[in-house]
Amino acid sequence: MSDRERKLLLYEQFARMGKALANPLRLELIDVLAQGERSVDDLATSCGWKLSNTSAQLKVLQHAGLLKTRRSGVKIFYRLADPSVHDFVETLKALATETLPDAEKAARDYLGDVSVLEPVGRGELTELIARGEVVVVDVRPAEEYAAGHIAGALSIPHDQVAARLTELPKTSLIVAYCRGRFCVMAPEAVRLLRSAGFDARLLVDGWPQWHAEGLPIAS
Amino acid sequence: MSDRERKLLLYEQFARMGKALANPLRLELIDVLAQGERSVDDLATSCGWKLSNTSAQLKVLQHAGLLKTRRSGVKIFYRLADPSVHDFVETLKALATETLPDAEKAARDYLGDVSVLEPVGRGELTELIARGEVVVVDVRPAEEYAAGHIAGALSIPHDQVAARLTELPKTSLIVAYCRGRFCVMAPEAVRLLRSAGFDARLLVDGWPQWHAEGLPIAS
DNA sequence: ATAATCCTCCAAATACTTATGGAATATCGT
DNA sequence: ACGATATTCCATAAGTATTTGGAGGATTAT
Repeated sequence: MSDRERKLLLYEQFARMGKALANPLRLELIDVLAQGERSVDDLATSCGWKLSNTSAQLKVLQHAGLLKTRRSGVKIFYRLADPSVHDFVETLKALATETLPDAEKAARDYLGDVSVLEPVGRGELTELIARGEVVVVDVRPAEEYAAGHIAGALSIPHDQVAARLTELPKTSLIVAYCRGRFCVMAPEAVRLLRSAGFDARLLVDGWPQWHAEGLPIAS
Repeated sequence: MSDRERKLLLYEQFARMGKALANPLRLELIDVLAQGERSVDDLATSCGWKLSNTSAQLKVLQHAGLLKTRRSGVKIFYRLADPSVHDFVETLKALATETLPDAEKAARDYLGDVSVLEPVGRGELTELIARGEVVVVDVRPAEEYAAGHIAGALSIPHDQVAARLTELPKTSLIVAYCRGRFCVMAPEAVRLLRSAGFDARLLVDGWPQWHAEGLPIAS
C-alpha cells in the first residue's frame, strides 16, 4: 500500500468522527448522556424520536467510540465513553455559534438573551453555598437529578416550576441550573421566577461542567 | 414556532459544523491551510484532488464559517477563519485516535512508531536553539516554508532530503518538523537521516502549534 | 415453557453527498 | 475588446444517510 493510500485511510477515519457529529439527534443524545447513563427508550422518549431511529443513532455513536453500554436485566444503558466526549461536543457547539451567524441566531431564538439573567460562575456559587446565601435549583428532569446533582440542590423539573413556587424563598437568592450552555430549561425557569418576584439567577454552564471540575456533588 | 422546533433548528446548525468535518478531503484542506493561506489550484495540486471538487469542498468549509477568502488578481486565497479552527480539528483527530481503534491503527500504519524518534518539546527546542546546539529543518513544501517557519530553520522539502544530505552537519543535533502530529513528512525525514548516520530527532507537533504559542518565527 | 419487556436488525423509500467533466464567469495585461 | 488564467457553477451518476414500521433476539418473571 502506498503512503498516499495510507494517508487517505487515516483521514477517512478522522472523517468518521466528524460524521458521528453530523446529525442533530446524535448531538442531542450526547447532551442528554452527559447528564448520566440512560436506557434506549428512555432516551427516545426524552428526545422525542422513534425508538428504532434512536437505537440506530446510538449505534453510530458507539461505533465511533463515543459511547459505551452496560446491560442491566432487560435494559441497556448507554453512557459517554469518556468525559472528553462532552467537552469536545461543547467546543463544537461553541465554535458553531461563533463562526456561523445562522447558528448564533438559532441559539438566540431558542435561549433568548441569557446575559440579563446575571449568570453566576462556579466559583461564585461555591462561595454563596458556603455562606448559606443561596438556594440552588436543579430544573432538569427527575431522572437526571437522581443520576447526580450539585450538593444541596433542590429538584424542581422545569415543567413544574410554575406549580411549585411556594417551595421557594422570596428572601434569598435562587440559582437555577440545567444541562449546559445551550439548554433552555434554566433560562426559562429564571425568567419565570423573576416575573413572579423572586431574586433568581442562572448558573454558568450546567451539571456536566460542575461535575467535571470536581465540585461538591450528591446522588 | 414551538420551543421544540427552535431546539431542532439549533441542533441542525450544530450538526452543520459536524458535517463540515465529515469528509477526508475537507480535513486535509484544513491541515494544509493551517500552514498558511493558499490558492485553490495550489490546494488541489498539493492534496491531489480535482480542481472542481477542491473548490466545492472549500465552499462547504467557507459556508460553515471555517474559512475566509482574499482575492489577489486572478487568484483567490483561502485561509482559516481563526486559529481555533485548527485547534478544534487537532482535538477531533486526537479524539478519533483515542476512541476509534481503527483510527489508531491507521495512524500507526501511516506514521510508524514516532516515539523512537525522541520527540523534542517546544520548550526544549527553544533552549537548544538559544544555545546554538541544533540545526532545525523544515521539511514541508517550499510554499509553506515561505509563508512562515520557525526562526532560523532550514528549508529542505521532504522529497529532497535524501539528495541534500551534504548540507547537514554530522556533528550537531538535527530537529525536523512538518505540518503537525499526523503529518508523515518529518518522521520520514528523521528516519532517513538516522539511517544515514545523523543525530536526528522530531519536533513535537508542527508549525501551527509553534506559531500559535507565539514562539520565534520568520517569513 | 410462556409471556412480557426492551432492544436491535432489516427492507424500503426518500433525501443528501461526493466526484467528475465541461460550461460559465471573473480578473488581468495587452 | 481579447486572450489567458483562475475559479465557480451545473448536470449527472454513483454512493451514503435518515427514517419508518415491523420482524427477530435477549432477558426476566411467572
